[in-house]
Amino acid sequence: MDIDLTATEENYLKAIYKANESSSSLASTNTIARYLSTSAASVTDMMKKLSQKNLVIYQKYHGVKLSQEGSRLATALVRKHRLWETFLVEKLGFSWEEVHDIAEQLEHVRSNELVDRLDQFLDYPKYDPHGDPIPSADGKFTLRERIALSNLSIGESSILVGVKHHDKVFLDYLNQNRINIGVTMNILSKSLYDHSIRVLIENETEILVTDETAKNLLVRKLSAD
Amino acid sequence: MDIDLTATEENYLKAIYKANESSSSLASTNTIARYLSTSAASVTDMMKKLSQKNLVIYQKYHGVKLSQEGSRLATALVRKHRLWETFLVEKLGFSWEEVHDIAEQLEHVRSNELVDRLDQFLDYPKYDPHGDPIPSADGKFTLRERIALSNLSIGESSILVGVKHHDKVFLDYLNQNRINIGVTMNILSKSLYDHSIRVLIENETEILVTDETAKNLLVRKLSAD
DNA sequence: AATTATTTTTAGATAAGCCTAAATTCTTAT
DNA sequence: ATAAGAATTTAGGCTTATCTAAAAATAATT
Ligand SMILES: [Mn+2]
Ligand SMILES: [Mn+2]
Ligand SMILES: [Mn+2]
Ligand SMILES: [Mn+2]
Repeated sequence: MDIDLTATEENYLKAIYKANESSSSLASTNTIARYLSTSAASVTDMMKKLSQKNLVIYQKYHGVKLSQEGSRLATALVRKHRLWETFLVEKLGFSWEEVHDIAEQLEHVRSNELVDRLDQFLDYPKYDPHGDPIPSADGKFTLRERIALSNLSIGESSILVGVKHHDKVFLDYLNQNRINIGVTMNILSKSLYDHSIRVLIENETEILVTDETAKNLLVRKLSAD
Repeated sequence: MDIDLTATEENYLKAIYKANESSSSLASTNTIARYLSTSAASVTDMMKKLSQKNLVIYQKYHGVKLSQEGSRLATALVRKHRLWETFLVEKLGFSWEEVHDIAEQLEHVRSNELVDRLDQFLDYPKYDPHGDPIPSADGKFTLRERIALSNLSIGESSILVGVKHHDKVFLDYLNQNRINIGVTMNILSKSLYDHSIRVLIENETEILVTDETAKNLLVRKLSAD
């Protein structure tokens, strides 16, 4: 049932997965190259190979998308990545900005038994430390509504359920301001000039975030009561 | 301080480590090739490379041993392997015959922080599920006396503290007979004809083991009381 | 519609890790 | 001491995953 892919092939599948996820049109060679920090020529080579294996549907010069089988494998990889990130934070006490690089390695360890036992050990988590959904063993996501903090109006309350980017600089900034998944965020005011927002965190500390930052914070609105 | 080696280079270091451990003389090309299921020619290639990096001391046609730095890296690898095996058994509920292959992959994940946190999470175990000593962060082993069951006399009691081989067939055989690390083993009688031994396990079940099997079971003698 | 710019593919190389077969060196037996 | 045998190294190739530079195709501009 399961084909054995190299870690490199898996990384390409994941790159295409991410690209397909965030744009609906076919993933371009350059997009994939940028994501993997490799050359366009290398991407073309790999697309031929993955196409040969029926893991992607590749149209020369026009882009690529995952086949059903490719999608299944990419989802399994995302599952492993997010389970390992959860393990690193929940069990080993890592902070959310430290786990991505380690999970990038752990996700390529081959053993279905291992993934399933890890899932059980973590008590079948639905979301990873960054708030991203963890696919179940049969590839199903538990989705939840997430809107950008920038879309809230003054006076509205919300809970942080996700972040758009996972880079260390951004997450460190959030740490410094005691912002992490689960905190409540109340919109106090918005600047008409630069759209920056004054936010009350956990009904305690007040901070000022730029419009750009607010776009990268994904929240669930709380019904006023 | 830490050089970045490929998984392949690490595996060669470990092979040399094992060979050096079990023979005192230099490791031969063929021994390493057999251990890694590769060709002698490939071993020679790699010895040149590792020698260049000062990780091994290699004498053409005469054999190879680890340098001090090579030894340090090999020990770190053994540490990772055995910590992961312990994790798989203690935390994920794997059986001791299932963990080796997975640990072979996990041991190559690069992150010192990860290893140290794993060690802490497991509460600094001294021995892995096969009874082998786990080196500490500074490379020290906690050794303990281990003699083969075949060397005991009739009437002597002992506790199983290790096994000489880790292959699935052998471990499965032990499982079937409820033999695992920590069980008590009493010598009931020995055959003069084929040296097979009647053993009482956990003061409960009685089994007959061949001389060959008894040589592969490492025990600690219990002082009679 | 034609030209220019951008993107993508192809061509040709390189490095790691592996192989088989041939040459070399070491070991053992006569 | 020499020849036969075994072990090891070298030579030459192969595959995967890279790269740069050149060629081809598509997209954008005038
Ligand atoms: Mn991640
Ligand atoms: Mn994540
Ligand atoms: Mn092992
Ligand atoms: Mn072990």
